[in-house]
Amino acid sequence: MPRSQEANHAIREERKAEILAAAAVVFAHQGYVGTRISDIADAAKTSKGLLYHYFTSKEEVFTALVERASRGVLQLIGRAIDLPVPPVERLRWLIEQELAGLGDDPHIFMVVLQAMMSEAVPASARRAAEELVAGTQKLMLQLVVAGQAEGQIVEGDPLEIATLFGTWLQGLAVGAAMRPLAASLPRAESLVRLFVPGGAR
Amino acid sequence: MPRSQEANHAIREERKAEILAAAAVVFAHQGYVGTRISDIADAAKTSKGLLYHYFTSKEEVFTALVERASRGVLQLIGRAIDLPVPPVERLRWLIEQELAGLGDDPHIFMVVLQAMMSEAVPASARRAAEELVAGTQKLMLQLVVAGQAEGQIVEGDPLEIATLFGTWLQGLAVGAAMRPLAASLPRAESLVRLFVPGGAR
Amino acid sequence: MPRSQEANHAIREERKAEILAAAAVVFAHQGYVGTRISDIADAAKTSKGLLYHYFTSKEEVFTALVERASRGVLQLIGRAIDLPVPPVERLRWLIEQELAGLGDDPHIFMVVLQAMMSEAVPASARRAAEELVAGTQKLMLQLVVAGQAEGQIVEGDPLEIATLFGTWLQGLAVGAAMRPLAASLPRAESLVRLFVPGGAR
Amino acid sequence: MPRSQEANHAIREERKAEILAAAAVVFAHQGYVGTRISDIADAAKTSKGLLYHYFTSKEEVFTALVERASRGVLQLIGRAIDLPVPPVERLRWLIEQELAGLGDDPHIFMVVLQAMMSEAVPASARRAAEELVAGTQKLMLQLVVAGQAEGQIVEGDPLEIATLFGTWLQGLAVGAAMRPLAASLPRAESLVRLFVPGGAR
DNA sequence: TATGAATGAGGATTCATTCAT
DNA sequence: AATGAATGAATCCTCATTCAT
Repeated sequence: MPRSQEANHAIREERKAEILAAAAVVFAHQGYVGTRISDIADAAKTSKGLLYHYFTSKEEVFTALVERASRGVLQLIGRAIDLPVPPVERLRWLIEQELAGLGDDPHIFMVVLQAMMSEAVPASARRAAEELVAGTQKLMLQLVVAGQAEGQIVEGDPLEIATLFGTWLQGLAVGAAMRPLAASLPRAESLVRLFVPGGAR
Repeated sequence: MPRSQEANHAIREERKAEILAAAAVVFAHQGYVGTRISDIADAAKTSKGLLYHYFTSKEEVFTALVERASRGVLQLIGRAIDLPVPPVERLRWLIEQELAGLGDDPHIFMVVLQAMMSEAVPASARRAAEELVAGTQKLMLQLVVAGQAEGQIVEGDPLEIATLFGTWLQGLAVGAAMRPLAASLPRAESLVRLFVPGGAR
Repeated sequence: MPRSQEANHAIREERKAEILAAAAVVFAHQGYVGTRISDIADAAKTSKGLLYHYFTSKEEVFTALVERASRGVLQLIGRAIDLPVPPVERLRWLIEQELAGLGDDPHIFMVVLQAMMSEAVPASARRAAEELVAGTQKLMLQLVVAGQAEGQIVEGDPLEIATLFGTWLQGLAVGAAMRPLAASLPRAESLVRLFVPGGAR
Repeated sequence: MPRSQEANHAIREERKAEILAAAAVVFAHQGYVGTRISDIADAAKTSKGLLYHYFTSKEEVFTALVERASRGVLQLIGRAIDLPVPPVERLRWLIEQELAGLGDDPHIFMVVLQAMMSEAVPASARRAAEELVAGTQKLMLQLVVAGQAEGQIVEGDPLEIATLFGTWLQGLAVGAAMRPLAASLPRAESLVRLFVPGGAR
């Protein structure tokens, strides 16, 4: 008797999730080109064959990770913007969420970073990463402008301030990739201070 | 005949430098694993065969780049420390130099970044990158402690502040990899402000 | 209970026949090596797993097809020889039957052709095909010799004439593979004429 | 000192020809899918790597063979048509040439046959084979019509007669693939007789 | 009987490196 | 010094076959 449809579906989804989780770790450490399919399969405790049962190629695995991350971050920023609290609180919440994400799963950040930085990744992944960058900038800009309007965020070119924030986050991701994580993550407060008037003293 | 020997040696070094410069660009864009020897040879307008007259392997080319960069940065920081000016001025000078370097040749930064971030690079390159990180931290620490002693640098754990600075630089390198550089490089002043008491206002 | 046993057996045979019919089409189009077990399963509207309940391997499926065809053709020629009519009428009947078979199911011919032509098929299938070739030649020879004895078939080396016939049939099978069949099948009469004295005018 | 341009070019062309010749034999015996790149490399006494130095893929090797053969046959028929002799002599010459070609190198015919018959070959090869079929038919038609006009070729639908000829040739190619060749090739005369009025007696 | 998840051996392709010229 | 032909180990991907359900 065959397995039921739902049982199969459940197995599929579970396996795909396992493979993606394992892939994120390996890609983060070894890069897209430097990662062998067998590395992923080993990390996910499956076989190469099964991996290809669920994904059509290494490209697809990588792209799936980047797209997932991209969607997640853009949603997060979207939610921050809609938060019914003062701008600076939205910023604080956003930073807290991002730092938490970085702490929970630093690998996915590294994967996105590669998609942004390297030409040796699937074109589809690059595209997803570019959308993320563009989207982030646009949403962050809104946040900064709103904050400045209420005098809660330092003055200056909003674009520059938004970029500043992005740069910092990228640096953090890199740092996180190199060190035992917990140790190097700053408190959200340290970052917030950089953006509120008179914050650093 | 010694003349010719020297001349030969000079030519040889010049050629190696050309190859390294070309390699930095390609490695920066495609990563260590994603770069073919033939890519480097093409970029340097030589043949694969000739490249192997100058370097024994792809590993050696990559490692040479990282070591050269590492030596350069450590020297720079060393010079900053020895500068006969107040601590904050040393910091400012250092930041200016680093930003200038980033602007002049962003590729070498990218290469170092990879050596720090990826496990899929030659062990010798990783070692060089780790020395750079450790050395930077140590020297920066001296600078911060001296600055704090004179009240010119914000209070707080010196290690944290030094790390903050490193993080920023890494983020900048990443940003530089993604964007036309000029646009995204901040003025040195913006960075300095973050470290001097009451800087951000 | 024997009833059920028989019923089961009948169902089984029916299912096997369905699978073989589907397999013939796919093998004909894509060749032995180029056909996946899953292609056959899809064409037969079953699952790979079930297919393996009926056949132990891809080899077995292919060989079964060739053996079945081989048996069929040899029987056909045998019946032609035993036909109580003049030799040329036996030849005509045989050609009509073969052309009809080619029209009804061109795929099995293609499969046999592959078994004869390619080394990349199971040895058992090659053997069956070779038996078919040898058997056909032997039986055709009898037919030709008998026809010549009665002056109803053109003179000349009987072996050459028998081979001529075989060659033609192979060419037809190839042609059938390439074109909408009906268009390219000649009338039996056209072939017969080639073998009776004064046939082509 | 590097090899001279011409020397390199000569080496290239020679190697390519060797590889193609070897590939024709292997493809003929094992089919496109059934042939491993290493089979070709072994037969050509080179390495897999070198093969990929000259051809980008297995597809390209196969297609090169089919295109070359296609061009050759179409030229041959073209020359037959332009021959300043009576139609039947042109036909005889053509048949002699084709049989000679089949005798000299039967493998290339088999390769073309596969390109025509199988769906499991590169699309580019199929296209070349289709052009060959269409071109042959067109040119043969001219020949037959001219021959009929002078009463030197049997009456009847010219298309049918042209097809008949093609079918025969295909059958011969198949036969040639299966047997020691010399033995099974008919004399040109035997084929010509089939097409001239009163030929078979 | 029926399904499709799971495995791994096999085959196409790439590329660092060597070497004859 | 200079070139690119030549090699083969390493890696992606496919698919026959097995097996739990």
